[in-house]
Amino acid sequence: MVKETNIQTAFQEVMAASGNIPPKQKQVLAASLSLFAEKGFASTTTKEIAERAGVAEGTVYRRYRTKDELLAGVLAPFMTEVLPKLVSEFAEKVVGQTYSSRHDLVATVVNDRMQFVVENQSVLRILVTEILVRNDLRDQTISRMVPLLKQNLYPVLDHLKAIGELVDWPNDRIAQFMIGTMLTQLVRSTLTNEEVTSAASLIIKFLEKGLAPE
Amino acid sequence: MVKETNIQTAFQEVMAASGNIPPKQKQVLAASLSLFAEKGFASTTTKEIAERAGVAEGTVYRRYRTKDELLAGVLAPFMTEVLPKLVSEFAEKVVGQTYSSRHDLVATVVNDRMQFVVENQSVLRILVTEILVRNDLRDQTISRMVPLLKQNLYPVLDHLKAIGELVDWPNDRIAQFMIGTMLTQLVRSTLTNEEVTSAASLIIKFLEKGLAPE
DNA sequence: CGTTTCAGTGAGTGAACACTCACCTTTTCT
DNA sequence: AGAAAAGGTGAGTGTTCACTCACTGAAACG
Repeated sequence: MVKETNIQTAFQEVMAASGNIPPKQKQVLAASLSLFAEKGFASTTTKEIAERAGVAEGTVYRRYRTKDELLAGVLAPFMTEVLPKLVSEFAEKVVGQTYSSRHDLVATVVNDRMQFVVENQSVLRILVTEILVRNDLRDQTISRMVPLLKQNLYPVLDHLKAIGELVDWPNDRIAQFMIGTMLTQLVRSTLTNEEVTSAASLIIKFLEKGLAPE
Repeated sequence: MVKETNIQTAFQEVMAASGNIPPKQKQVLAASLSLFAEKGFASTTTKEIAERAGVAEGTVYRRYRTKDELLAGVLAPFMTEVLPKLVSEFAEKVVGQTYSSRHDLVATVVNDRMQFVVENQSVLRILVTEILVRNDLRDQTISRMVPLLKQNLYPVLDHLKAIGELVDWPNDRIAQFMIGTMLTQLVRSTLTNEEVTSAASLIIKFLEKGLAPE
């Protein structure tokens, strides 16, 4: 199994990059992350965050001066570190291979990136929930994601199309079907507490058939 | 185009069934619906609801005694009227036909039920957002949906499997792929303001290929 | 017409919230 | 060691929130 870029390691990297972050501040970020994921941003109080982090309420406000900044602080490492690596690591992995068949593409995406989805469930849940409700966050996420996909995923898709391994649909649709099918599994396992990985093989088959040339 | 069961007509039916509901109460429900969809339940205030409905704040509390009851009042017609009809109408439509090919199944589901998704976007958005955050609503929705699917959709799937028109996977997976692919389109059009219907034909092709027998 | 019933009103209320600040403790620097 | 800086504290503050209630106006009934 490959070393994965997840939110925990990303937090540490970001923390290291921006000087030493004291342990209580990390506890605040971790507590915010878990509470936002459980109850949503709006219905989490700063008092609850302080309690779960085991600090005083004033400590919550030392680094981030508002609750909104705290949300940004929770999402920032994910947006700046995790998301770009998510896409670029994948591209390297697929492009670097000598093969390049549709099956390899799909299997790599599903096995590898679903692992990522599982490891980052909490942040993804916050992101999805807040995107539905906050226009600024929605636009910001889109403007980060789209170029990443265009640079990293689309060339791979074009290559596979050229050698007749992939159906000739617009790249954004193909990406939509792949991402959507995986996110569906995230939603399902959130609802039913099912193991995500148990569904991987069927998801691979489904995508492989659905994206075969006509 | 078939007569669709959407949230507006459902509201009216529910209102008619439970006696005459005064116009200002309808305005309160409508204002709540739109505000919850826009900003989420937790960050909508009762003052805002009153303003958009053009009533005094006290009026908001005449029929529903708490804000939570108001949310339930908004979702109830959808859960009790719209959702059951969504599934059963579809089953009648497919089962009632003489054909029964995979293409007909998929085309019917996508064209017909996506129309439903579009018409009920607001409620669906509230439902999705709140399900991620409220365990009670999540369990309630699941316990309503699962039997509906089992009774209406699964027999159709079994039939198609028997005549070799559908891949032999568990019914819940097939349902997951169908529903998931359509909801993905809802999410996408929410993010990009794209017309939902413009994607229908590709979605049909994708599902038809992905769900073909191996 | 008097009485009852009900929808609607909006100023008011206690609780809970995000946020502050004067003070204390620990670490860092010389 | 002493001073300065930074981290941490929790009672306190002003505001906003969900919710209430005494009241008004209008319709329904005999």
